[in-house]
Amino acid sequence: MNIGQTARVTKVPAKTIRYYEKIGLIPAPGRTESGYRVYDHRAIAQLRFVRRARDLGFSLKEVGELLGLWSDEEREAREVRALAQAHLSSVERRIAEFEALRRTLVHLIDSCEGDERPECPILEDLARTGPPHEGVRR
Amino acid sequence: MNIGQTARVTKVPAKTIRYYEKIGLIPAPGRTESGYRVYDHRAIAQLRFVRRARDLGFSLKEVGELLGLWSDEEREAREVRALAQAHLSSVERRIAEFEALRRTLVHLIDSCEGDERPECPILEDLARTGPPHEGVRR
DNA sequence: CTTGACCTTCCAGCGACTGGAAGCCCGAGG
DNA sequence: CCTCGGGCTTCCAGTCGCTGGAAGGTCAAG
Repeated sequence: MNIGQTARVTKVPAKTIRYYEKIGLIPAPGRTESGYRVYDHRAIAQLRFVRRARDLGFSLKEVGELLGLWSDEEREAREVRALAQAHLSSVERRIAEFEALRRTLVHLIDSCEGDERPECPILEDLARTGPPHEGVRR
Repeated sequence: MNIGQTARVTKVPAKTIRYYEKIGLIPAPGRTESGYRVYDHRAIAQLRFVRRARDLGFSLKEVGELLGLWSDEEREAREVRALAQAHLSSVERRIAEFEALRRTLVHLIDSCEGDERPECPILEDLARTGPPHEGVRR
């Protein structure tokens, strides 16, 4: 499997595969005479694993940890669960923040109904000096 | 008002204020003899506006557009609302994605109850070759 | 006069890619 | 055999929104 085919089957872009290799997330694969990367079943499974974990929102650092646990003979369910649990908490926090943000936006939009008014409550609200209703801090 | 005081009242870090100036989001302020930046009421109101819009999750590009509308004499409520509406849609899309992700994570964690099992369903699921349940694509 | 907090500039790096340039390689068609 | 298009290689730069740090100038209090 060269990198293009691998990219197709794993749905990880070739550029990204090379990037993962460069940062040491995945091991460097074998090469052909002419220098092409060659991926085996194990490498492909690993890339699929990475792709899926990324889809679930794990950071590359977390993916690295998961990969370690995954390939570790003595892997501990506890550790994996702890990682997933921590991730779930942060996802739930983000959902709550987005919900608050959504409410604020809906409120703003509702208060700006008339199309032709020269003053828009959204801008006025944005310009307020007081504390914001609710928002997302990144 | 020098940059430090301005940072305190607007809650935008001094570093970030300089950055906003550098990328042209806000106009360059006046300077003292010795080169210190000096911010007036208008500049402070603008920074508060930016801060609030950022809190609401608008990108710097969007904030720039909003700032333009805000300072525009002929500002149109319609445009502002359209921007907010577009932003709301993307927020709602993200909420839906996160909800799906949350369900998947909860499911994975639930299926990994026993503490001492050597095989963790989370890792097995991550390694699956089939299509992912649901996920966040960024 | 010294201290220490503040200000200035510039450069570098984060995460997670992504785009592009320059150049080699491979298989198919003429 | 030659050419052509696509795929592969490397490396560098840019994205977004900051943030940290170094090196140095300024200001007000003690």
